[in-house]
Amino acid sequence: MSEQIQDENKLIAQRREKLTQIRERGVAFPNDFRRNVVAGELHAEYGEKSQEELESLGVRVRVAGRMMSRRVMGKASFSHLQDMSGKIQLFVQRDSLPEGFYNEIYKKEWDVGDIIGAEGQLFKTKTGELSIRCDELKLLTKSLRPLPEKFHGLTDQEQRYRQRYLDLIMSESSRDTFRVRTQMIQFIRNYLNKKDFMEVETPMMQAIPGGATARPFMTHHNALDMQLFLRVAPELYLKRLVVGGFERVYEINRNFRNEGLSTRHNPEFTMLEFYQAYADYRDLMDLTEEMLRGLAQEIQGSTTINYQGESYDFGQPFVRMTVKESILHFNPEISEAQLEDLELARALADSLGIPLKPTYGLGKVQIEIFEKTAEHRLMNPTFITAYPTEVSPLARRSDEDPFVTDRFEFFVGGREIANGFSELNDAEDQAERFRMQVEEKEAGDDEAMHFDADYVRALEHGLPPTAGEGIGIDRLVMLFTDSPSIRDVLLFPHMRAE
RNA sequence: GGGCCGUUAGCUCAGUCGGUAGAGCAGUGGAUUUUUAAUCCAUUGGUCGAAGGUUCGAAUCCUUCACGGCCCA
Repeated sequence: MSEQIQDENKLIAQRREKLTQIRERGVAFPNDFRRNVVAGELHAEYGEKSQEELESLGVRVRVAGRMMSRRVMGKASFSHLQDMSGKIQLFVQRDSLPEGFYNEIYKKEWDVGDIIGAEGQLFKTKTGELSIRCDELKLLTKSLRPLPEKFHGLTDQEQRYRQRYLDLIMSESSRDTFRVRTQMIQFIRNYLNKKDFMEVETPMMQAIPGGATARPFMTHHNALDMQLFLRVAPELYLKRLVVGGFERVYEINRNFRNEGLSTRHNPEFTMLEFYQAYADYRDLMDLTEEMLRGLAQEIQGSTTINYQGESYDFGQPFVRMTVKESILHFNPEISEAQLEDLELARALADSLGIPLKPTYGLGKVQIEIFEKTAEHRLMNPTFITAYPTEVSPLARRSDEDPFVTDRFEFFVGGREIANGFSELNDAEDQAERFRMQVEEKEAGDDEAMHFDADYVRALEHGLPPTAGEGIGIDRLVMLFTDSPSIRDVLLFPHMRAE
């Protein structure tokens, strides 16, 4: 990439001049300072100690981090140093430092935002704040750009997303969001590992994009001169592994869908998919319920999740009802008969203002009605089951009613969080459903699936009875961090070019 | 894709009816040895998102565009 003409201003020019002076005196970017403790450990270990206790202990510490503030009181100053664990106050006195250092270096050459190392003795100020009385200070990295205003921080959403590093420097709550994200994923990994699931990695570049109905990103492999797609789901590969005998597998990784952006959609997003042989969709509902309840307890210390002014109870047994039941439940004016006849259902959809394509069968029309009239009302954790076969090309048909599949989706706060089902392991049925998808693709539905002959061949070797599920990690993190936009839980959300 | 809102100093924001561009923080100079949004005095800093238009005169009114936010599809 060519060097961009950066925005320069007087503040940056001043700092560059300071850096020039620092360079002239020696190593400007030293990497020989080693801290022996971080701020959070100091507060944990000494935060409750009195000044007298600290004085008698005589604790010397070495810390390093970013100087977030500086209050010069004359011959003494206070600074806050921020590291990965928190902040610690530095008490900087002219007479505790080498001749000239305080006036010429600390006050003149250093700026808020610089990365520094500090050594000194722990004490408490008269207001009771744990601090370090510094007798050694070292500039480790000169910062050339000023930080946002200290009180309001960075509030401009665009800048927070585009320059996440600034957001992270300035916002404890943003740092927390991403720490929680990591903890959640950690919890999920531990949970699945304990149940003998094996974490695997399957291709992100696929010759045939499968496992979901979504528009893929396309790319090209030069050496092989072949078209490749970024995966929209890992599903078909994970089930190949179950055929191979890895009877419990999972993957937490990125999927890519070439669709619009919104507060709930980013072109790349993180999905947990897991597959368990000799289990059905009911087992996975039980597992999901247990896992999410445990996750809430672990992350929030409570099974109640507060999200955007609403609260959702993960402690009670999750509601379970079928697609049809949920439509009827939320819409007393709709009769069951209207949902069971294609013409009546179409008329109902029309009256609801739902645009329908002529190719839609009854199942697809039902789902459109469900999405319009019921989905957004599913506030507390709810499993919706019995999805029509027409919209579930990879799911096993119900033994009682082949019109629907042994499938569920999971909703909280009116949003879909997870999708799971007993897997279709009848190779001939799968081949037939792929053929249907291909017909839809040829009829113009560019989200319809391709025919994956190798996947059918794998099924012909025998996929044990299996259930599988996908959980949208980003949406789950939004819920647990009270974040209104998916961009708030992605470190680097997709943005248009500046 | 549609609707609404936003874009002014490094950051957070004012800017009245169209009449010379403002504050706080940060910066710079000074005072200050326990402050914590430190305080006090002085002071630098602007292509008002971009381009066009209306007007004697545009940050302000109009048009188009860019980027962002929210809502809808």
